[in-house]
Amino acid sequence: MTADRVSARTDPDPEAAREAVADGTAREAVVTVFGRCEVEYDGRASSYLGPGDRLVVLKPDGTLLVHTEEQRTPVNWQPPGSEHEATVEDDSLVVTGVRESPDERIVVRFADVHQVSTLAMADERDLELVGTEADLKQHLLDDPDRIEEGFRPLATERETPAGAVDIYGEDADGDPVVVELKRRRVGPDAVGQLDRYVTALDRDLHADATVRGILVAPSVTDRAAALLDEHGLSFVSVDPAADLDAPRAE
Amino acid sequence: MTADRVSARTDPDPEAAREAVADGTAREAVVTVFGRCEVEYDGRASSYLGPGDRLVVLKPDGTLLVHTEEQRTPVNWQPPGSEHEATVEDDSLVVTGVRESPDERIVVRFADVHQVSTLAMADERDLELVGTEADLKQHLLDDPDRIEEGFRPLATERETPAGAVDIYGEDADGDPVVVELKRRRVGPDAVGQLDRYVTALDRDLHADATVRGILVAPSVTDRAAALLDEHGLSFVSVDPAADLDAPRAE
DNA sequence: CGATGGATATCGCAC
DNA sequence: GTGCGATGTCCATCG
Repeated sequence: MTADRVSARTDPDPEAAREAVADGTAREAVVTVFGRCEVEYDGRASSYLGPGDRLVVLKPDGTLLVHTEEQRTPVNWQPPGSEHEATVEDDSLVVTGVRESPDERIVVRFADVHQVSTLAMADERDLELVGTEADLKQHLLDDPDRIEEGFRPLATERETPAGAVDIYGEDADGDPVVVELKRRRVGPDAVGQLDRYVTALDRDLHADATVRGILVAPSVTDRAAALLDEHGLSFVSVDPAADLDAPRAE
Repeated sequence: MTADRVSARTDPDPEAAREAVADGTAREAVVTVFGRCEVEYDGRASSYLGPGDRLVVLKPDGTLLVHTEEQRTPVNWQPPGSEHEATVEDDSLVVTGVRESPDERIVVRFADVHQVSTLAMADERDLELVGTEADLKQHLLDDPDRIEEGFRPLATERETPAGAVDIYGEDADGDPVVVELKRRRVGPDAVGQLDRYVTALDRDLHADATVRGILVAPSVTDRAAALLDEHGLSFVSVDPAADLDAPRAE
């Protein structure tokens, strides 16, 4: 039934492994190679990984992953857009991934191939993700009083010389307000971001009014709180989990 | 020879698949499951991924990856430290990954399992990576004139109320200098970082001398350059590739 | 193509 | 455990 979708070979000799990889690649399948290998990488940085057992995944979009038995992040990789090639050198399977811009190359040399599989995938479903900063923004626009009593949003992604502001609006007194949103606890970087926007907008609007800055996030670190104070910026706490559990705005 | 290291089953029924996954997990092997599945995730955010073919990887450290035929980043995942479980519900294989702190859960429900493999890995080799910011720092400490004629480094990771400074030293006039390093082209964020250090150190040393700030990187964006100017900070260009190609300092 | 900033970022280190 | 910053970050969006 699914035999044409999957092919698996255990302990292939190098030439058989090369053929399986080349076949799978040509058929736009995902190819996995499990075996003992060394990995060399050269590009934005350079690396060498000595011999060990790893799982190598080749995707038809040019992605190449080298996974060890630990970590979420691959120990070596090539991003989408690379060209894969499988050859036999010195009686060893060698898988190469090359891309340009930036110029990068990864070479995986197998001392032993324990398994090669080719997996023909059909997948057109997109991920539906909830709880991002964009979702938080929408909830706050639906109920601006959560930011501040009387706050009126006027624009999102408003452009300033320092970049785009998450939410731009006016407070109860009609003074301009810049709101920077974060979906999780923030450190000094977010304060710097907000301060850049406030400073830029202050200059843009010149002396019409003083621009206020509000950082909206679940919480802030001590250092961030000190920086907020130093720059005369405000902080408003929001619980993003509340929006996750109760997406309806009453 | 390596038959005990690899086990592969094609088109297993749900119970056989569950057993294979449970077996591999118990033996601390890496387990791959290829099949048509739905994925639900709930934790820091929430997501739903409709039916499609994906490659699921379970690592003995608790990592769980769900890969589609595209992208370097898994469409869904669980970081190391999760607990894996395989069950059969409604005649379907269900793989669950749960972790605490943060409280997160991923559920992969298979409509069809095309292949299950268990891969016993032996890997004690660490990655040797060259071309990081730490490498760049070492090269600059070996030849401080690359930063500025007469610059003398006094400390690395010097602590300030705003965080640790990459390189702290004195210029030819004996005035204090803060150096912030980046291994690639930088934007406004790095300028903010440098400015926080300079401001904090200026305050710390009070009126003894004016602290200078130097951003050392391959290049800067226009916005970053404007910010540097605005804050009276300097920029020095370095080519990290030069260090990569010629690690010997002349 | 570069610039900018988000991410379920992950990861390592210092406290 | 939290805080902080680097990452071969990756990635989408927008100009």
